[in-house]
Amino acid sequence: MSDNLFAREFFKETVFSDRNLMTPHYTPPILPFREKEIGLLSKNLSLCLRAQKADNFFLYGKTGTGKTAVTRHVLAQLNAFATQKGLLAAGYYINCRQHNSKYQILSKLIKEFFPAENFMGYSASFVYEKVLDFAKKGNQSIIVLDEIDKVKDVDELVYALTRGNDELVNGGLTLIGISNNLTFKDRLDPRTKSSLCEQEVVFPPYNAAELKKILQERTLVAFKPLVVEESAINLASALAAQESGDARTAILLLLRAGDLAEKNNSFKVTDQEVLAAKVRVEEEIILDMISSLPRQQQLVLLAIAELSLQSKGVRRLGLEEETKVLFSGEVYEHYCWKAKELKETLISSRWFRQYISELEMFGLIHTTLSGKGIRGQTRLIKLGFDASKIRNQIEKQLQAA
DNA sequence: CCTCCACAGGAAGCGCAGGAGT
DNA sequence: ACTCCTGCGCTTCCTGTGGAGG
Repeated sequence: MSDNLFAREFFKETVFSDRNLMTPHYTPPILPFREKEIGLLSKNLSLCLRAQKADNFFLYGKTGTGKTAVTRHVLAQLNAFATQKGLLAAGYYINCRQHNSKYQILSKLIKEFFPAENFMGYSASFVYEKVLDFAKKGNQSIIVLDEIDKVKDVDELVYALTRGNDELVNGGLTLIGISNNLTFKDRLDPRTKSSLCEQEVVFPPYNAAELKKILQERTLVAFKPLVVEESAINLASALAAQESGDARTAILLLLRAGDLAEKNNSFKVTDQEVLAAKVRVEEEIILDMISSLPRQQQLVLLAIAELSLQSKGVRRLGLEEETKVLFSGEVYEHYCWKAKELKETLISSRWFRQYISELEMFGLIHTTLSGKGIRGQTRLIKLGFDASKIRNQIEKQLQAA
């Protein structure tokens, strides 16, 4: 065998028949337990195929409940059918995380509408007119705005698009907004709300039985036969169901479990791999979260981690294993000292408290108000995760900057 | 009982960066 | 290119809370 760098990896035995099918980019052809939602959407959108404007839809539900998958699926079917029959209807998918303003979304649209032309640097009103021009030719366009809560000027965007509709004699624009933020709707202007939410679909979380079915079907196509044990699927779906009912994390759990099985050369995915994968996935999320924190907040967390480690040194003599409880004031002092040492600017104690409560919201620390006992009214702070891991991660971050 | 301590967390305001309007 | 506006991170100031101590 050659000793090319990739030879070993290339010929290595794998547990997957197609690993790509376990990644979030993949939209499965069949979406179990979403027949009702698919039916609602397709029934409504079929109006577009008969050259009529359909109702605007607003879809919401937590991440990994199939909102995006369902919409993409319906859109793909509609586009295929329209092309085949030569109908002037098409769906366009836009992720608003990448295109997060009215102008950006409209320019993205005209690039899709007129792929041959180049529209660099045109004014907002020109772009808007161009969108209407396309509709005036009789086109029925379905515009999917995924993560619509990320758009800065949603009210203006929705207003522009729906009002444009009123001016059109033929052709039309149908909006489908997708959001996982449940409070988003309340932030909208009442007029925007009524025009965007002509129909609403709520995507409920999956329960354990549903997740199990989803995982079973996915492993059938993505894994080699007999690799994944039945009980491993049960465990993964139970874990994901109690966590969030999120299909994405359930699938990610199995993907990582598969990776681990390969790494350990066991080529079997059992409960053990799934449990190990859960720890790893959680760790990934936490370390990721830490690295996205602002610098000063990282310092605050570092101070907590260092203090917890110090106290552990003392307590190692005793039998106590759990992390020590820290006082808010004590942590602030250590933070100031640490920040001075690193020649960082200091934040006020008020903002420090703000950071503390944010860290708690992220689940990185736990705090309780000291009702009884020590120092009157203060917050008792406890680290949520392994102190040395957190410390290492932050120190790596600080050095990188 | 009152006062002090050590903090929690709300309200207002300040400086700044970046986008919109002209 | 210019000012104007707005949102954001943060400070300053303030009121509230509950145990400790005189």
